Amino acid sequence: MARAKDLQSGQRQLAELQLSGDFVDLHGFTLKRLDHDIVTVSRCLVGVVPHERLRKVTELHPHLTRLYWLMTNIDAAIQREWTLSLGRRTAIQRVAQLFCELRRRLEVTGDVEGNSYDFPLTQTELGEFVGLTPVHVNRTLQELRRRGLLELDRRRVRILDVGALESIAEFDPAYLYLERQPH
Amino acid sequence: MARAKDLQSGQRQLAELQLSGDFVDLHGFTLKRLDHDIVTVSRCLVGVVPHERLRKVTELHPHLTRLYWLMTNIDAAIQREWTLSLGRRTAIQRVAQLFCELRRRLEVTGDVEGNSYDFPLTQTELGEFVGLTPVHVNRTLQELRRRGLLELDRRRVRILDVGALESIAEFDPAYLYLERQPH
DNA sequence: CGAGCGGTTGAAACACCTCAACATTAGTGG
DNA sequence: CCACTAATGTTGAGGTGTTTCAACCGCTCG
Repeated sequence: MARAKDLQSGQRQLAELQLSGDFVDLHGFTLKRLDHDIVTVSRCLVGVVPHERLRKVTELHPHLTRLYWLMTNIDAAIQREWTLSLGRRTAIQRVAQLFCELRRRLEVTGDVEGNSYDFPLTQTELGEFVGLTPVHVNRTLQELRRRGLLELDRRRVRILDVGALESIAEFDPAYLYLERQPH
Repeated sequence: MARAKDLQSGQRQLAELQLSGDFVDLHGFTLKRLDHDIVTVSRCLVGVVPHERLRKVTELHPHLTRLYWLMTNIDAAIQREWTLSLGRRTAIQRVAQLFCELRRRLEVTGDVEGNSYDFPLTQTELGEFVGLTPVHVNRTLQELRRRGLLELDRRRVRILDVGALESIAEFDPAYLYLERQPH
């Protein structure tokens, strides 16, 4: 799933892909009303937690509360890295960054097999994420293929050269806080 | 103050200006280590709260904990709006958006006088924020002046036509959650 | 009074966009 | 299983917004 915001002009920006296992709408608990949409970009199975139960958690389990709070703050950190990407990285760096990030995050749940994982977005959706037109996404992917860095076909990516890909993205996984993920 | 992230290539992206009264580093409490820098862009007076005291708050005051949690989530919402800006808005829309946002946020603390407020950033810093070069920031500001929308001189802005400025930015203050700010 | 920083300007380059056509794949009904 | 259709991916040519580089101006501060 992904967070989405629209401009009146019809343009859409996707932000922060949510992977299986993620607690998607913890934000809504404190905010009550959401400032953005949550959209699916693949088939999803969703669990629902009533806010009342979360409120009880905050009353009874301070430690768990801090953990949930941490999770929303990690979400914010991921979002912040995307601010950097959109503000400063070139097209090819942004796409590279995305695939590097996903590899690390999917690894945690065992959804990566030999640097290959499912990637259900169309090129148009990928463009809405990295702030590019579908046409330019297409050309950027071709360039990554041409350089022998990755393959993307039938909704599945394979990263052929992780080191090189992370290098062109200037990828630094610190912002993912994987070392303190509840695992 | 502002949050800042660097690329190895030396490029810097500023994210989310922090105004007087904001609790700047609530993120650090749960994250322990920060993924970004906090920089000053004006003279600042900073209060320090030991994490241990915050931990006690979470043990003893669930309501206050939820309020602090809410504050970090509003930070995240503001950040998300900037993701939209950087991904989809043009140069002139981004700059307009920033000045509209600041007007609303500064209003809360009474720091706006007749649509005029202090704006301590240089054009270069403004560029690091909106993802533009100093040169283009300069030209964009000239365009806003030419259209009679705002004046910016000696570290002070005056918005001459709030409606028009909000309109070109496609500004929607919903993401600021002003109606539930602790005030 | 000089030095340095911030702001301004012009010209040329470049990354990405737009538009429009075509190719390929996936999905649907007969 | 095939035929048809719609969605997705690919390509080319030309346009545009923003960047780059380099120069110059005007404050402010020491």
